[in-house]
Amino acid sequence: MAAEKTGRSDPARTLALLWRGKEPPARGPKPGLSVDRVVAAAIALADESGVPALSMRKVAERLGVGTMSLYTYVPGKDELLNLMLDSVLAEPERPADFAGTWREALELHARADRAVALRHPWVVSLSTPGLMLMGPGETARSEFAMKAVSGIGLSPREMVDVVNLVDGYVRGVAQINADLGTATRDSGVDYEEWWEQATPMLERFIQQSRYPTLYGVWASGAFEVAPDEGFEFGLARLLDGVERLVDERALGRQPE
Amino acid sequence: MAAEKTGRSDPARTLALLWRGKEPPARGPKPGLSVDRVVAAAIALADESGVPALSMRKVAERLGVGTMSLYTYVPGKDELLNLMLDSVLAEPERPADFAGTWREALELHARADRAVALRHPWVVSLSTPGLMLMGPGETARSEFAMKAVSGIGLSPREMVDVVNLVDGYVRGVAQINADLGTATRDSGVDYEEWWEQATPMLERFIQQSRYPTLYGVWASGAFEVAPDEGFEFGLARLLDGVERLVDERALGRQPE
DNA sequence: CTAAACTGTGTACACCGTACGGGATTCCTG
DNA sequence: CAGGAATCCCGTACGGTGTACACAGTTTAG
Repeated sequence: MAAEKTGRSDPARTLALLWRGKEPPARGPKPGLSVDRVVAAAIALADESGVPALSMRKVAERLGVGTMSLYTYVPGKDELLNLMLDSVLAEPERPADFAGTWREALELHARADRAVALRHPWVVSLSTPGLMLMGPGETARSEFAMKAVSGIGLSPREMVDVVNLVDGYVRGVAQINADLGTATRDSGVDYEEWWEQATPMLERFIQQSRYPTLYGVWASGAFEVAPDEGFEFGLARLLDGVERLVDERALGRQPE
Repeated sequence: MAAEKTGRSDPARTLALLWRGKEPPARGPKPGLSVDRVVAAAIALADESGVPALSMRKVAERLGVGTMSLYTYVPGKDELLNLMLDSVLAEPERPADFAGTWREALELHARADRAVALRHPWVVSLSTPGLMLMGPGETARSEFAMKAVSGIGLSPREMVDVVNLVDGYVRGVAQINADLGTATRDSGVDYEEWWEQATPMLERFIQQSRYPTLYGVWASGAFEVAPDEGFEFGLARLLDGVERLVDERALGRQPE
């Protein structure tokens, strides 16, 4: 399971932190660390052992520093998680002068997010940033996506909805995929071993008679493929649907 | 933020628990509780205060019982979270004799999951059940969805992918929506108050010059609507895309 | 030189999940 | 009916967590 909190109290403080909008202090000793170093250490730790194993003490230990020193740079664990999230969201490159069609741009956007989710499986278990936590990473994402769907006849409202459609899909399937990975990891049994142990139980409960369709699909082996392959398929269908809307708008008609 | 673990070690044990596949004990005192009562109490607690505030001690207290008594019915917190998830997934009714088109069936399926996510915002912060944790709720969901897309010319593999497309979308947007709600709640400030505090900061960092498209959409007010309205829009586009595939298959052609 | 601002951190507290062991209760067997 | 076995209930305890707080050390402004 996975569920932590995000978005602590003070919005202004969190935003300032996300944008590193704090001028260096005039007086006092030179800081031995930085927000970025703390965030980077936390990300590395999460990549290695997952978010549940991430603790302030471990981050501090990795940086060779007392636990409480972290609180000089970060107000608390929740804020740190936000910073980690926005940081990895900024990883993929989204060229400002992208020249392709709206569809190609949305594909790039979707694949960029997916790459992040594959590289850092823990991102899907964190809250989405959204408006409330708009850091540089999330803002760059949004700008690119909005530009992709602008100037093709959609209303601002429809632009937002289309982007949410793509973002939601990517996020959802990434979570579905990621859980399978983490589940096998922290249960200590690998996929094949689990399958061996579980099959008799599944056969017992999911009888052919009560769930005929599901059983048929299962028996066909369609569940056994790597779930990753379905991503491009779903994205293509989804963009087909958007394309229909765009075509209709181009002809000056309303959808439906 | 939100991230807990799911899927503890013993698969057979977890499956047996999900399906309540344990005959009542022959000897020993009458159980004062039941798995269902424990799960119900935990769900009520999560609905009220969110998953992060859910602890074994609180669940026990609500049931008027010692903390460790819970472990008679549930092996641990992870398993409890799994049980909670499968339990709420089973809430919406999915008629076995549904008579509509594949599209209507998928809409029902999607809206059922969405209703669960709105009623229990914490579900999106838990891992997806998937194959590894197929309880009665997840199985019923899958059976209905698979039946919806069966017999319309799709391969088993495509059926799985289409269902994953819908499930992924619903899950993704639900998470995007839910986080906004929980963020406002546990930050202690409501949406309007937050907006007031954050706007100057946002104006400062997200300048019109650096993010022109995003800024334009923002200035249009398209972000300020209830995010819920976008759900049906996205679902319609998505199903349009699936429809195109189905139509092409009905004509005996390959897509693309 | 003094004072203010800042960094670094050790200690302490409340809370968490749960291993362990023991007492109470009930049924099956003889 | 006796006794053992199975099962329940749960108090205690341990190692872990996030972080409030007090205080020491460092740097610079005035």
